[in-house]
Amino acid sequence: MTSFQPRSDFLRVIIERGYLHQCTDLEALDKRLTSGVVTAYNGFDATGDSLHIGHLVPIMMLRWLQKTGHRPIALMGGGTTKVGDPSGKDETRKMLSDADIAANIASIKRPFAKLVNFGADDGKGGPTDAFMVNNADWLDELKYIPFLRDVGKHFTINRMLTFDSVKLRLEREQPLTFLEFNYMILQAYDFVELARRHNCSLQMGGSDQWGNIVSGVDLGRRVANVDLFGLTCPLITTASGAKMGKTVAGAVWLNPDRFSPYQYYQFWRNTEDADVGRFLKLFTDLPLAEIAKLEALQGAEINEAKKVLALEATALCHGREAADDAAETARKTFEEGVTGDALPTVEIARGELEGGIAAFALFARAGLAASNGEARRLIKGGGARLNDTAVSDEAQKVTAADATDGVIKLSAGKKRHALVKLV
RNA sequence: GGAGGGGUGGCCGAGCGGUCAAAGGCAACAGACUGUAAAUCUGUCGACGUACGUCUACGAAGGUUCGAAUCCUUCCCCCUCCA
Repeated sequence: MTSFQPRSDFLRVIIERGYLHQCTDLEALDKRLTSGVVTAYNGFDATGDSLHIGHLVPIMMLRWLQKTGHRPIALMGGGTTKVGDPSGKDETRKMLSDADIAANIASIKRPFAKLVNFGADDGKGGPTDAFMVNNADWLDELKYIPFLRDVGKHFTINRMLTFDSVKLRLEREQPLTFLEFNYMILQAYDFVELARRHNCSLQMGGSDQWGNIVSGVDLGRRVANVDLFGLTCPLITTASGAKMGKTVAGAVWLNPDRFSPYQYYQFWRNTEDADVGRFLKLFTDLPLAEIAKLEALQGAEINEAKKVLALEATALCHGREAADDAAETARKTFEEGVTGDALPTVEIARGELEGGIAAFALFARAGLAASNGEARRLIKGGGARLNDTAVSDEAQKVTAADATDGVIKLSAGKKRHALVKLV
């Protein structure tokens, strides 16, 4: 695959930027891409109300697809969500109602729409307008016996057992339910359905989806006599081998109400040195030549590259204005030691501060500690600061006199800051 | 349906009547060193109270006991083997 020289813009970009892991037929896909608009899709789970940065690579692939003149579809797994994924080992995940799923999809779409240009939902917009579809639209209607007869007959257990997802589970002697076993069939069917409805001919996804994607390609040839393509991206981990996207606050969400643009900016700003170049290629639109320059920076200078990464990645997801704002706040906070206004903020009534609030309680209120006890430990450990002065006594009273212009700055460690605003 | 083995803190995993808020590891947070990096070292890591302490927690509900994560009963769930 490395020796292959694509003629299509899409594949060239995908390969150069490190999104390509495997493809069912690179040369044929390349040909298809150079002979007209190709419709491609990526599936997303609709169990939550926000996607997180783990979904960002697939979204970026859809973005590039669109930028290079093709049409992206975001497939929301509303139908499969309703079945409930049985792999969680404790309680079976709660079943979501249609209303919940619809709300989730609407919420997910907001940041998504910043990255990919959506047209009308009915797919009747411009030729490369993206649109979202919900697989509940067809999975809900399926009738078991006809489905088995028309689709099920094309799957042999023999072959299904050879897929990694299945094989690994069996080898480890972990249970695999019949339901999970059917996921690949449903996903294969989704692909064929999209091919029929929207002339979709390419499915993309994470490398763990390879088996399911290939099944869809096969099924398309058998039941619809169409040539479909599959393409996967590698699982992105940090240079130290960790899965991406875990922080104090949990996952790095794409929705700003879950994870503010400033926090998002900070997440990227704190990227490990070794990841900067790779992430610039994957998570920004910057030209490769520019990235090469940034990547070449040595020592502390690499921080400049991280700032660019953070700014550009934030701009893609939250808009240029929010990104500039976040960058400015970060600059003030970390370089000038002044207070930036995009820091996380809590409001407290002036009257409440009259008698003073114990420092530990205030840290907990501001969200810098999960409990009073944690706040106390933070202070005891010397990690807490009030207006940039270390707090030595956990019970120290904080009053309105500590505010400058009605604002008190709290810090937990060097990187986490919050503002208390008097109202 | 029969026989056996399990369910412990965010995860993995020890404990098997008191000394258990529960070893050890991972993850996480803070400190030191740095560059808002990595690695390393140190500390912290259920809630509430300044603290001796109180409460909640070892699948669920009962019980035995001065005392239970540990014993008994019932129930739920998982695994292995047999039918």
